[in-house]
Amino acid sequence: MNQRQRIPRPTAKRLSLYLRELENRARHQQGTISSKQLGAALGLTDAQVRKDLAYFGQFGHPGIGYHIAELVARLRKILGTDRTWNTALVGAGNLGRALMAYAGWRARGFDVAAVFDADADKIGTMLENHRIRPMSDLATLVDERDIKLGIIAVPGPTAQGVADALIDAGVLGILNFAPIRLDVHDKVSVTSVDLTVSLEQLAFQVSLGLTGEGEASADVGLD
Amino acid sequence: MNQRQRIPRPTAKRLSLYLRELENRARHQQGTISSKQLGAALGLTDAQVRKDLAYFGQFGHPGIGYHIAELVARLRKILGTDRTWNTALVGAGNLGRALMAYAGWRARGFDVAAVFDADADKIGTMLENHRIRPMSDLATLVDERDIKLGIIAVPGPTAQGVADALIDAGVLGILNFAPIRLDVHDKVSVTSVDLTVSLEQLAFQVSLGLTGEGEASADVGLD
DNA sequence: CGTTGTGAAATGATTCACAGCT
DNA sequence: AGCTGTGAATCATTTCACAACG
Repeated sequence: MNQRQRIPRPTAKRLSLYLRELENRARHQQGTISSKQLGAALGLTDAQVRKDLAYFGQFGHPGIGYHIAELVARLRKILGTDRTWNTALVGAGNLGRALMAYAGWRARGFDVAAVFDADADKIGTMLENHRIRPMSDLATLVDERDIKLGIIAVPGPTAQGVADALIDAGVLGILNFAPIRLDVHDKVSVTSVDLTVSLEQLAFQVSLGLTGEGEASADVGLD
Repeated sequence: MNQRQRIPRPTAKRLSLYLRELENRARHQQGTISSKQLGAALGLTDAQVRKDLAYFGQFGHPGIGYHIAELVARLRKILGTDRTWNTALVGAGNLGRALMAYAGWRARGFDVAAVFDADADKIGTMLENHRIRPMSDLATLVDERDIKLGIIAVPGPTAQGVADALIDAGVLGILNFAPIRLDVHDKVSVTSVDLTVSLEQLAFQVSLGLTGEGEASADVGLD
């Protein structure tokens, strides 16, 4: 089967996991991998891996498996990380600073192209190599620097306003760290990382003696 | 229906969202809420809300809805946040520091009771009100301070070792921020927050023009 | 023989729709 | 009338199992 088909949400999440595992193996120069091996590394069944990959075409080789370098390239293209995404970070507090320091950024196709904060005391000071800007500069910079994604690292009560401003400025997607559900029109994608939910999820599992893996993520999740 | 039944994973995630919304409304003194109102606030259907809550007993009132204060108390108990969970933070880098500064902690029933790092330069220095300890103190402190949860905020390559140490020391659950799948025996719960997955998820949605809400993370999930 | 891709079956989650309570 | 709790129906995802290929 080929192309335009609905991709199940769980499949979309696993694509990132496949890519990361494959990149690791590519570094240690392995040529091919079977769905069984890839699945085992990630705690998934071989059928699951094959079905996920098959949504995007047929690039396995019966009797052989998947060619790692080829699959990495395909997955990057599918995920959209074969190009660089310029992002705007809003919120230069503790979390914002931790995010700026995160090394994985550029390596994975993302670049923080501007940093904003509402706090007058922070405006003008530097965060890594960026001068912190006032929110009033948002629209101009999003335009000038071809910014496509916004990262919200502000307290809950101000997050919706920031989201509205980002969308007005023209971003296409938002990574939200504030513990609220963002209301956005459906041309814009939102992925949320909710620390509270993760913590309570863990407490719940432990209380329940529910043992075993929990899925979370920065699950990105929920909401 | 009552009690022991399997709780669907998505339901478990939504429990946290219900609790947060209800706590907000309790603050603004509302007495009762219907499944429709609660669902609308979170982007869910009324039936979904009712079904989720019904897994844990019948505490709604036909014709009236749910008594907010009562439901909050019930949810706290269900989630296990009606008590305080002592946690050990491992990793005092940027992320660890951001986590320490996170205000929601104590308010939601969690307390960082000790901080550890492998870096000799950091050991002995203070992070908020905690002296950073060497990993060799882990077992002793977990025992002494009744620590039940571990938070892993170290680079990927060292995370599995930290997880093993935490489990040896006796923690029951781990909140993992390292971008790897932790292998643990099934008496221990793991919830992962994976920034890479969240980012790529967003890029994927945007690329696809897939629009709409994404669920991420803290999805407890995926690990 | 090992391994893929994929229909068909099984399992899981959500939505519908309605009886019954207030 | 308004609203809950819940079986039944629908929809989504995973697992099975196997024909076809290298």
